[in-house]
Amino acid sequence: MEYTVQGLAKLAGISARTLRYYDEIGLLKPARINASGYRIYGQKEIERLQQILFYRELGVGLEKISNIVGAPDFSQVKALREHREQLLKKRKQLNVLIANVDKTLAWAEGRISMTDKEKFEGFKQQMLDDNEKKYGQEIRAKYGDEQVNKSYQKLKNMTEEQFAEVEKLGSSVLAALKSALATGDPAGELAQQTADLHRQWLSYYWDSYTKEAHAGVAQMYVDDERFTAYYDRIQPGAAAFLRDAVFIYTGVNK
Amino acid sequence: MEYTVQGLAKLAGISARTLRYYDEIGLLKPARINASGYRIYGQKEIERLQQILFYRELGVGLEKISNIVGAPDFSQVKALREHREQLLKKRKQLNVLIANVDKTLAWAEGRISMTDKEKFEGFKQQMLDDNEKKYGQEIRAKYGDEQVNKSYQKLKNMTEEQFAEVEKLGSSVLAALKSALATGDPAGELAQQTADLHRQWLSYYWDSYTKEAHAGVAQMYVDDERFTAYYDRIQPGAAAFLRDAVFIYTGVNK
DNA sequence: ATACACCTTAACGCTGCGTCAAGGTCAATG
DNA sequence: CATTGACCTTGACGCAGCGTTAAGGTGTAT
Repeated sequence: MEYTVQGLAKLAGISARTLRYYDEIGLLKPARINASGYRIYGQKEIERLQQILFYRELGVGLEKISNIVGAPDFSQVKALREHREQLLKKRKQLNVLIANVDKTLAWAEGRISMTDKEKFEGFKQQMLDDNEKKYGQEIRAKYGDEQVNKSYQKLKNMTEEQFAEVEKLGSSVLAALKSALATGDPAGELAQQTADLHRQWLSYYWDSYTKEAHAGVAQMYVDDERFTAYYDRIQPGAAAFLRDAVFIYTGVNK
Repeated sequence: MEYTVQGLAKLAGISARTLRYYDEIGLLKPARINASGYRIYGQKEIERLQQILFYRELGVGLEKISNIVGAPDFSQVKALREHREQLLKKRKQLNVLIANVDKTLAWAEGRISMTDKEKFEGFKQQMLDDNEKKYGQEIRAKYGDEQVNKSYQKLKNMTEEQFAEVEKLGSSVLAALKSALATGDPAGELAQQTADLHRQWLSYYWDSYTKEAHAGVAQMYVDDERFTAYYDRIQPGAAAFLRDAVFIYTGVNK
């Protein structure tokens, strides 16, 4: 198929002026000029224009594009794979921006707090990849992705009052655990009260509470040394004691 | 928190020059100027800048932004909801672009064919909404979404040779059906051969063949008047006959 | 007191087109 | 066959949104 300027322009969703400009700067020359001086574009030009638009969409300057697609060793397939990768990156960034809007909305309605830094998340390009690579992996691998990640987010978004209340609840869990430990009975009333406090505390972090998840976290307190260390400060074996109490409390036994 | 130009610039991921320019054109004035003439930005300015960047990301001109966020009845929450919607639209467009890359890759490797128009899908903004609204609904509602839609896609992407072969298979189905109809026996050999040809024909459209899906389509030939009309051209009751034959062929009976 | 990282205003330059202006081409129409 | 209307051409100016350079003041740590 052959196209005049406006034909190709309409096809590609750009202006005729843009095509003339691309001709002028040598980025995209028509296949030929007809007897009346009209620009006529053919199949090759269509493919080249597609490449140009992909690069443009990704924010590459026209001169750089010219160098890239004009290079003698330019590979369309290779370029397309590159485009794919870059577009996926862009989509990721868009998702961050959307999350930002949601968060800002929640903040504007007073439901959560928000740092200045968070208010600009998603606007800056790049850099996030590195963070993702550096930290993302180990942290998520250990914690089990989704749930823990979400908890952390929710924690970051609390208002100060909420945060204070959580802190209070957290320390009362520790206090109750201390008393319960003295009895030595994870099924006893004190231990069960501790488990209940622990449930309340967790509910601040989670959207939905389930017995299974609660028991899962209790088990993690024993499996993950960071948590174990935290609870065992009170007394060695405290983490295991809390886990036993929660298992009994929830009725879940793994 | 208070920020100098560079402080805010780093926070927001923009340049100090940009902030000075925004001051110059009255888009974002600092909260105050200190004794040495430094620009100092406060909390309000941060929120305003966030709004500005959202609009900018969506391609709105600076002057228009100025009018919007400077309007006396400007509502942050309302704006955020708008942003959300626009960003979702943008993400949709990005998805189209990514699909385009994938398709172009398949095309470049000779696996499918591709029209010129398809090569520019996703570059043009807008308009797709209307198409979606106008056609999408009725068509999908009737046909059962996914499967039919996918089939259509696959059909569009075939090379010419493939297409020719499919056409040939399709007409041989009709021919076989005609002969089979003469026997009047959907369980007979001719009818079963027809069902087998029909299976082969379907396999060109589907990624994975299952007896159930095959039988489902056969039933649709009776239920949907467009298909019924198509087959009944041969002879009234042809669609029902084909369905019966396919039911026997697949061993599925609904 | 000097070095260094900030800040200021002022000015010019660049990209990627949009937007006239002034004119030729082409097919259908009265 | 002349006119109309939708195309095409080159040429030129204009504009947004900054980047960049220049020439200089500020703040504080050594």
